[in-house]
Amino acid sequence: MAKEKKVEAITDMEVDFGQWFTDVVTKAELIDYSGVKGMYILRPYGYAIWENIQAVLDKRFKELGHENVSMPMLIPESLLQKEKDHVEGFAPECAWVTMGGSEELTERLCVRPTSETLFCDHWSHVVHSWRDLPMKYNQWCSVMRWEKTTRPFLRGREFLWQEGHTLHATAEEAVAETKQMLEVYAECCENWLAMPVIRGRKTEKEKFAGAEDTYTVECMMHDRKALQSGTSHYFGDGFAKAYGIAFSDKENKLQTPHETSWGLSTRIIGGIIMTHGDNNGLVLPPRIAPIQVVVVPVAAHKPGVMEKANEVYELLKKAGVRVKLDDSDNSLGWKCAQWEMKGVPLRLELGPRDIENGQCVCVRRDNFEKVPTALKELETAVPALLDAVQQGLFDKAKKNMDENTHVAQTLEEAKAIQEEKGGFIKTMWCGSLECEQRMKDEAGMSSRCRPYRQEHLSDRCAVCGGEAKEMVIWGVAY
RNA sequence: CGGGGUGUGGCGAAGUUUGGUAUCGCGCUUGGUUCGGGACCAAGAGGCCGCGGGUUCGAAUCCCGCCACUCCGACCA
Repeated sequence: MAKEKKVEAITDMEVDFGQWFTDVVTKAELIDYSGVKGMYILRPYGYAIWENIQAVLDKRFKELGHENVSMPMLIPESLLQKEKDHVEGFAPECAWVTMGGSEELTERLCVRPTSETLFCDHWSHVVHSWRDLPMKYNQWCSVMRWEKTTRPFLRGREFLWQEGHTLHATAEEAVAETKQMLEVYAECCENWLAMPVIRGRKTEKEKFAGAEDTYTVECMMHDRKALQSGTSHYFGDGFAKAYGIAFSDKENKLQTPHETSWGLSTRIIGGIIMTHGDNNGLVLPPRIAPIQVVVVPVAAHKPGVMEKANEVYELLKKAGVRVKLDDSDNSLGWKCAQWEMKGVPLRLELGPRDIENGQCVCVRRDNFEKVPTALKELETAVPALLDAVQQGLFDKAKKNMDENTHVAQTLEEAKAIQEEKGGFIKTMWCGSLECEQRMKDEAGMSSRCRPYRQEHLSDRCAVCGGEAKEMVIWGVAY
């Protein structure tokens, strides 16, 4: 057929991965551009994905004893500057408010790039006794970082996230919190977003400004690049000291508490797209898909079809499935392409022939398998199919990550693998910044993490040949 | 921040070299026929030509400045 495609075509990811991504986010109606560079409009369908992720995390945070709060959006410059490493890390990308109405402010105000300083300042006022600890706070908000290169979801100047901040009496407790929250992110990625992760710690070079230790979950995208999908920091007592937070312990001795923070942003939606998407568009994991099932009536004008479609819709809705009935007058082909583009995990086709046979045809978005299903069994069959799609997506992503993770014994080998295949490269490392920098300069890869799951590949650092301390995973990152 | 590309109804483009008041396809609206993988007929609506200056009788078109998007690189808690 020489006819133009009616649902807007997207670029194949093999042709141009970046363009494919941009096509998907705009044409699946997740994002629209605004008038300001790097600031994006999250459209209803995109925001609904975020709301579903929020629901999962918010519930988990609260189960673990965290409380939601709301901090101001603006930070006085003097407050930001109290912790030296932190301000050095963030100052270059802060946006500043200098005017109030038509008058210049006496002190300029930073639009929060993150809120450690605000939480610390607040705690310095309200924490006095060991009885006040731990403080386990979280806030859902947006933050601003004046990035030079921007991309929808992956790097915006303003983005939505949650930032958890906690304060503990002891270092042990704070470290445990840091690790626990990383695990919450890992489980969210794996169980809800069908994204396999590598859990680990950042190197000294890659850790958060002002942190003593940064933990991360790293995912592999379809183009074999890495995406840091969630991060959790242990601050020690550095911030607490800088901001004058202290408490009296049980022996009435003045102590400095220990702090953590952890965050996950809408960037994860970019991760979902680049992990599961294909050349037909978006593919959403059923557990967070705003629409899990779309009912598409076939030959809807024929007697009984719409009635049956409505029945099925109501049935599934009652069964707790997020279902949509496409009662538009678009052609069947258009509808199929459209819902595939929008990544709906399961399409349920229902036509006169089906009704005659007491069945419908379920089509899986992950592998396009057509599954004839008896209408009587829908209530149980649909949730089972959704689970199968969820598992199918996870397995496919896991396979991609495993097949594209390689071992290198030398820098030359690492460089060759990176150039030929890309992906994650595991090597031994001596722990020096020099070797890490050389890997970056010569092989173009940054350290993604020092995984929890260590393997002993050899006794020698792949870069300098010196004594190896641990295994590092390297990769090209977003 | 450096290099390349782009900006014209909702989307995609033609028109810019040679200045004369905007064209096409899709989408949209209405009516009708269709409908098991991207339908068809007919009649309509819709445009500050990215923004701001300048040149000119006249600017989408020429000149200056700016902005945004996009790709590559640098940077990126």
